Amino acid sequence: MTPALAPLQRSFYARDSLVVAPECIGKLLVHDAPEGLSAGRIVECEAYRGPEDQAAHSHKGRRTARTEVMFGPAGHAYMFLLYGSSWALNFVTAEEGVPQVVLIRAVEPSLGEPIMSRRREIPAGRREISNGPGKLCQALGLDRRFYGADLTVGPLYVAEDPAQKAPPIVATSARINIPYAGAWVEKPWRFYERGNRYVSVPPRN
DNA sequence: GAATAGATTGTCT
DNA sequence: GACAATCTATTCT
Repeated sequence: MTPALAPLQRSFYARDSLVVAPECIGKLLVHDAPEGLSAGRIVECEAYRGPEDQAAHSHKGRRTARTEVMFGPAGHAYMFLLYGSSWALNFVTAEEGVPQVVLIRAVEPSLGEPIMSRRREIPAGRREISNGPGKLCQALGLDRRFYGADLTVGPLYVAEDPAQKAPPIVATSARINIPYAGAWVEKPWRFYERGNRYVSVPPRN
């Protein structure tokens, strides 16, 4: 049976990324693709805060063809290519003109796991299916075609998880793989669900 | 499980 | 021409 899934509205995204990011944990990231519907619970994400944040592509208000969508209204997808072969998904947040985003780093397969397994070409049930920014994009079939996609109308969107019983336990840590970001490296702007095995880099306690 | 190295391509200088 | 918000295979323990 397919639960009712409704895209979150733009008001969810149109706030500071430090507010939006922790609230993303436990939500469903849904892709209603031609080959079938697939969705994952968001278990890890990071906030990037525009001009002041040296780790952000929009640092110092940098505005190019690639970063352009970050300057637009919230609730759109910012896709970018990493290291030649991996795509990463971000949600544009904050008000128009403020280039903030939330990077989705990991999801836990929820619906359509067989479809994800096929796209990744690895067996279902393994954490490698979606425990990283590039991996989850491949699992959900996301690439540059979704650059600038409107998350409030689909086919790519975020929804409340109808199966969720209790709020997830959200923990924070420093962000991953941004050694060039100076003082911003230490900011506890990564958010993840404590204990979830799909979190990409489990911190030691 | 942890550490290491090599791959690979769009974007910007 | 250099770099990058990573992934994968390989080689240890």
